[in-house]
Amino acid sequence: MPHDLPKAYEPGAIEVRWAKYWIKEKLFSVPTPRPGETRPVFTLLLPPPNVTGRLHMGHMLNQTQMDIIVRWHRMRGFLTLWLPGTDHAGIATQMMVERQLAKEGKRRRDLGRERFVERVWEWKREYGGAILDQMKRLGVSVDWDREYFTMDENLSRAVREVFVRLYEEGLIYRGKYIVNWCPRCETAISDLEVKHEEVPGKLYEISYPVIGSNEFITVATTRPETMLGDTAVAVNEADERYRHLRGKSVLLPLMKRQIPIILDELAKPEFGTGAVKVTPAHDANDFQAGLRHNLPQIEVIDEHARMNENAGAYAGLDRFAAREKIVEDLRAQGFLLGVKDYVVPLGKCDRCGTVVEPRLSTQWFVKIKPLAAHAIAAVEKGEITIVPENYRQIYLNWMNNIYDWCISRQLWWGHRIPVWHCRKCKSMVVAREIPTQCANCGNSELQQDTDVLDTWFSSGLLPFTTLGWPEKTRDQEVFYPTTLLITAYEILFFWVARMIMLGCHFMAGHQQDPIIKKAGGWADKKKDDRVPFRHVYIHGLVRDAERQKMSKVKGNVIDPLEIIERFGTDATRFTLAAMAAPGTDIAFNESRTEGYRAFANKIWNAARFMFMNIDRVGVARAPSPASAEAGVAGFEPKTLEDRWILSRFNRVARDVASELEDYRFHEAANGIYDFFWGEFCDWYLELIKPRLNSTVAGEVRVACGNLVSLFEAALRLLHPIMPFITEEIWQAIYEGRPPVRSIALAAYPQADEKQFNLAAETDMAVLQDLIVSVRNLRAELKIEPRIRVPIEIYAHGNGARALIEQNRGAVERLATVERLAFVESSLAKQTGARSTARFDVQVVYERKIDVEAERKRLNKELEAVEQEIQNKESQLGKEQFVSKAPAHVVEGLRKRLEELKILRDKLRTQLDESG
RNA sequence: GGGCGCUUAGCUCAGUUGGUUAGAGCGCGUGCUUCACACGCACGAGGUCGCAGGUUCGAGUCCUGCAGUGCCCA
Repeated sequence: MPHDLPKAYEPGAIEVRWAKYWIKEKLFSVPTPRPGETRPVFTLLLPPPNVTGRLHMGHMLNQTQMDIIVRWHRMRGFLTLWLPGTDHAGIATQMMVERQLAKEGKRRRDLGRERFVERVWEWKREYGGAILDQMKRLGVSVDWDREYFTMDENLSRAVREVFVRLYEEGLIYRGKYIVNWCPRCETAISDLEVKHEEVPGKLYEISYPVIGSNEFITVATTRPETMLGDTAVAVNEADERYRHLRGKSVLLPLMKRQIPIILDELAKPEFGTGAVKVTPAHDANDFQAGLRHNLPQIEVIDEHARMNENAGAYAGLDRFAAREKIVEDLRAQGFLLGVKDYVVPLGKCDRCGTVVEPRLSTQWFVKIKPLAAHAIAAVEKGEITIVPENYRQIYLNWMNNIYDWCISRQLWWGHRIPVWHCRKCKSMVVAREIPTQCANCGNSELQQDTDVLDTWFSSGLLPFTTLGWPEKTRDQEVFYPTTLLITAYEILFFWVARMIMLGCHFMAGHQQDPIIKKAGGWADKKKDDRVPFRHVYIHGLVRDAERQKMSKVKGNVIDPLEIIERFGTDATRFTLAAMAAPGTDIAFNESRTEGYRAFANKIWNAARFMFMNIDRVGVARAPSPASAEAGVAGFEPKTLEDRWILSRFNRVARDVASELEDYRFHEAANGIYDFFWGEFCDWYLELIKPRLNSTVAGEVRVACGNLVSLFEAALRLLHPIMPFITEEIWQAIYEGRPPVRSIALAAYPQADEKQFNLAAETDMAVLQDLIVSVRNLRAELKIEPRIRVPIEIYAHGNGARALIEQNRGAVERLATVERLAFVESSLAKQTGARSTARFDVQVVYERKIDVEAERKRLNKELEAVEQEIQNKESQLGKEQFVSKAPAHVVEGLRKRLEELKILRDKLRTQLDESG
């Protein structure tokens, strides 16, 4: 059974099985802890994917990193809560259902609001779980019992509560302003939802005749259609060219409307003619200028981006068609002075790509400065740590230049604004629950505001609303502030900044359970418990192998599920972890994943080797209560390789801990990889083979036991990065009777410094050096792999001699040596000997070494060594260096220099002798 | 226009606060069906760290300029 592992590693079946097991067993569910809980707590909120979403590489990276950190904390004994959920994604979801309706030949308005919203819920129930199902396949260790959806009743109630409170505090207002309007989505969108780009276009120069004179004023515009709504022409006060026209008016061409010439800073003398048209209803800057000069606001473009009844002869035309017609008419009437090629800045809707129309409309806004103040302070004072650090400055810059936030959307799907308008007196009732009458006039005919809230308004509340807010709950005491947020740079402003603002505001005065806070090590690091999270880690983008941003248009999207299908989740996770250096994007390269699948296969086969031996030997394997222990359980170091591997394991465990602490996923992954493959498999397993086959019963038992306990610990070390293969092998070790239900609940290996063994590590290095030297000589002499050859060794000093003597068997076996003999004088004179500072070695073989090639190699090496000696000597010769550099650096240099000199002398001798 | 980043082996990328000999994976060359693994084993080749200055006892790492390249904001 478990010990009959198939010969090749097949991730598919293993992964599906364990992913289901973890969910069925509710391994990651965290009930509300009772008072008296003393464990440290780790809380993480999953950035909620859109209900419309499908898993892409960005999610995969994001979730891999979160799962690594989460599993790592859980294994270290933290009470670990990872909260999953989805976002209702207003515009995206509405679009999805509208598209569905379109196939039936229907439109949203045909159904009416109520039936449409019901339709969206149906859609959500049917398809909205797709991405969560995909996450389940990934095996991410979230608490599925706490899954939320931003439109759930409790979260919706919290949204209303927040709106009402902010309104009551004067932080929400309603007003008519220029907003970014998407004519396709038929809604206002926030500044952040507009993507700016520059496209080739035209600059039109139009002459406006000055009334009561023969002069013209020429203005330039990229959007001539807006001229129909012009209500002034502005010139700069400092501009002498227009001094004589002050107080005069111009006649607006095509509309034959008289509009004033005003003095305003909007006009920059150095730009074009220095005069600009002013269209307060269709341009944000003009809007402000209009307010300064009390100009009328004439709207000429409607919500569908068509010219309206104020546009005279152009009414009913689409804005772009109107532009052509207007240019044509201006030309015909002699007002068009010129058309130039020009790079036009364009704002496009982030969601659908339609050119955004700045539009005057009544919207709801959050007064942001007061909220931003705390959010800035929280980061400045270090209450929230942003990693990598350069994002901290980006965040602060943005926060310091923030504008009020337009929160209303003209959609049907979302949290409806909790405001009711009285039909009679037109006053507003802002209320948590549906009001029965107007607070002003008592009339009962009330109509709820038709707008819904920006989706980010509700997701900005999640760190506390998912923990029961506005109720004061035990969950909040324990789990708030959440410990960490891991997310992509793209939503730093959309989401992270808003969570910080709203969290700081609504959780003011909150205090985390002091015992838990202290246990988590935060007590003396962070004072403020109102923040939504203590750390923010921003990861990079996943790009394609050519470093191009993935996009559907380019067709270079890599589907993580397809990669998983081919290489396994573990290998895919490992790839992302190993490439995720903080602050850099990932150019996803399939060949890397292929390599990490090979790594998994390597582990798999090492496990097969282990099982083969314990089954053959029949020793009791499972290191008794292994998993309760944080280190390697029951390991009895008897030999050099035992002491060495134990030391190495502990060092790697120590390194991994500090690397994960700093979100240096790539270093942790690479460290474990090198240990598992390069040290454990390549050397340790090879070195213990004779002991495993020993005829001495006790020796076999110890070797086997050591192998199992080390392997078991190494699996725990790797588990957060490769959860599936480690679970599979770990469970097999315990033959269905594991000490805990899953390796995910076992203890993470903690470094024990007492098991560091520098002597064993240096000795091992000498031995490895010797073995590699002999192999190298064999290769150069072209000795057939199976032929065992005698070697001669001259050891420098008794220590080196004793070391080699004691490990003679290992050298003979791993270097395919027939007989190892010591000689009493240096072999440096022998052509074809290899030398290090600790030993000389040569292979005794009748075939002659290729003298030419050997001399070439020696010369090259000698050159390098001499160069290095020269560098070191000049370095050490400087009094400045010796006095200023740290002692260990100087000492290290001296030691190295000595070795280099020995090596140089040997190389010279060899060259002399060979020539 | 403002800001940020990148340039290290053929390719894709590491290289935390400046410190001893710049690393990995893939690829490449040679040899090997060695009884865990050919998704493997052994050995090897390959880099004036974009260019030019500067600071320092010491620079891939810090500063300035230049060139190329990518992103964000207005």
